[in-house]
Amino acid sequence: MRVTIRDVARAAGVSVTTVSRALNGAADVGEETRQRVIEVAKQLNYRPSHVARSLVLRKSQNIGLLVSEFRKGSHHFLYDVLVGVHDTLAEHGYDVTLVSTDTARQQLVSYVDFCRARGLDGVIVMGIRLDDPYVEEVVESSLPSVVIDLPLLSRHCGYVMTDNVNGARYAVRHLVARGCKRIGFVNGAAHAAVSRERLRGFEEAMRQYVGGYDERVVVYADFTLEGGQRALADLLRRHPDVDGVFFASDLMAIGGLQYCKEEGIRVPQDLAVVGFDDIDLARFVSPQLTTVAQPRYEMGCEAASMLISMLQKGEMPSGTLLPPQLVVRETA
Amino acid sequence: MRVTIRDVARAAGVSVTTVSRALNGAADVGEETRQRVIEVAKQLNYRPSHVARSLVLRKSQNIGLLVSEFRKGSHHFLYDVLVGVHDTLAEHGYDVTLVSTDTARQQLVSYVDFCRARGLDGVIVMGIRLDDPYVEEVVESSLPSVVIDLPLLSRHCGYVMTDNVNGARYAVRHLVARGCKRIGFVNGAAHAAVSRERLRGFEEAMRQYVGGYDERVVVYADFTLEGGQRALADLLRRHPDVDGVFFASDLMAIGGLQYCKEEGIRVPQDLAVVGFDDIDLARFVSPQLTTVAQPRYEMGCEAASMLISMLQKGEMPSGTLLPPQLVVRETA
DNA sequence: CTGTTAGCGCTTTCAG
DNA sequence: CTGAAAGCGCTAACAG
Repeated sequence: MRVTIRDVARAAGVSVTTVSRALNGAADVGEETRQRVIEVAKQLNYRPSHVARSLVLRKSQNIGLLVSEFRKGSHHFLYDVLVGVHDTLAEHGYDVTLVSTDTARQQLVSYVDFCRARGLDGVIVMGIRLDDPYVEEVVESSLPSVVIDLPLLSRHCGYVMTDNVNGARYAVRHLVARGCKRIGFVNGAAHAAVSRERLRGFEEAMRQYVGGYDERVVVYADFTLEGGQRALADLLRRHPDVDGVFFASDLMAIGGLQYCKEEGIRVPQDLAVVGFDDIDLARFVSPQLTTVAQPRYEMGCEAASMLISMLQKGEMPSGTLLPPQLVVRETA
Repeated sequence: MRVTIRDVARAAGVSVTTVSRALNGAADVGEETRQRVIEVAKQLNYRPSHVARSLVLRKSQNIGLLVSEFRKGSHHFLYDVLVGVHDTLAEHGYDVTLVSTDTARQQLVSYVDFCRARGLDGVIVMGIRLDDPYVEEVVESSLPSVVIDLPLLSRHCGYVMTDNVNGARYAVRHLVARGCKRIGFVNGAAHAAVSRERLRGFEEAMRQYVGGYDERVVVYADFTLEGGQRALADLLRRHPDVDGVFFASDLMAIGGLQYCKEEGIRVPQDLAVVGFDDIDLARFVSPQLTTVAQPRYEMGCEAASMLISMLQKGEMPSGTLLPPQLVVRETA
């Protein structure tokens, strides 16, 4: 920071207070003075120091983006959300600082302390699991936060998720409409909140559209391709009559597709497949994957908007569900 | 920030100066005093304010990650780099602030001013183009910076790239070894620095391995799938004898593959295809794409390391080339 | 309408 | 070895 507010004050022949007021649009400044100050500031290419301002105002206009599982190759879901968060926050004059839970953990500090030390005004949390010790902290802390994909609601903590229940319903309904008689479900990790909701949607839809829910056709995997592959093998071994499967993630569904290819199972003729997420890959695998799309970018935007409302208007946090959308391609 | 250095000082019965020294490992503090201070600080759960420290030290331990083209769906290259940058920086105690060129542009401020206002210690730039007006600023500014995928070198600006020349050479050599007689090249956007280098590699390799370079088999597209599709159609129309094609990006190569499928061209029998990047998709398209892999994560790490060396040891910036690697799959 | 005065929380001379 | 004092750049009472 070369040129400071004092330089401007000196050059304009006024006090620093006046410069501050003029530049920040305070009402009590003479119009001619204001113009002069603005002119001089521009001339000098003056940029107020965010750091100094943060110190005195006690807010930094800086939001933390806390990511667990922030690692190579995990972009399928994270990236678009991140862009949405960034875009919305930037639009409102906030900066975004990347924070990974690993970093905080390594330094053995609580995530709240970590954010407080940096003077972050709020946090958006993504990729965190139900059983993560940070969950409790996030909920109880008074640091304004919005969580993505985990229904945590408290005085200072809101959340944004896809409507997973309905997403799962759409999948089942579509499978039924296609004529599937016996529908299986490959769910994701049990400790993920989204898995519970997708299971609920699956169960409800089965009761409604098929007239009954049989938990034996539900099997669990870990959201990965290999997991999906194994899970499907397992499911079909135990229930060879299954003619339609709903996977709780596209990656798992693609794993399932690979299994089908190896085993000579024709998709969708022998087995109809529906995924969840609509990642890029979905359009490129063959046959193309029918799936339930999540509005990833919009989730990021929504999370950011909510946090901004909390920060600026003191609004209460809330739980927001965004609508998923069935994208019909070739596998079902 | 609730508890400040004064609280610690008071509780420990010493001055703030002493607390500061004790906590920062200064030599001239009595050992017992230091222990007491540390103990009290822990008791009070004291966290020094980064903001206050930044103000007085005139450095923020915060690095900007300047991204142009920071938008939905552009993750194929960016994400892993970003993770690499974050990991390395975090490891060395730096925070990462996301900055998109759009944001700066909207506010009509130069990128340097933008970073200075935020007190950023340095910047890592990615996704910027040769003809971007910011390029000049980056090179001339005294703000330490490292650019990814653009060879900009100056007193305060270094760069990290894949060795694109050799990457292209590997592709051509492989195509030749497979028996291709007439090799075409679908290059990326001309304003991208990487395109120039890949072209050079292509040219050199053709002269070396084939004994001649014919610029008529070089066609340009824009790195996108659709672009690659059109470019290949164009290339084959004009040169039906082409039996091997090197694409400057996987996305374009995949577009080319789609064109082949539509036209009934068998890959690799009728036409061998090699891409560049090794994005996730490469393994999933059918036939699987043979490609030149870029070490994306490592590029991010390397860029971060270079910046840290500049910042901490005052080292001169440099140009670093990272080795690409040919990944042979099914298309060539 | 404008300037003076006090800090925000921290580090750092400079004296003891 | 320790503390008092000054100040990083900015804003906000409080007086004029």
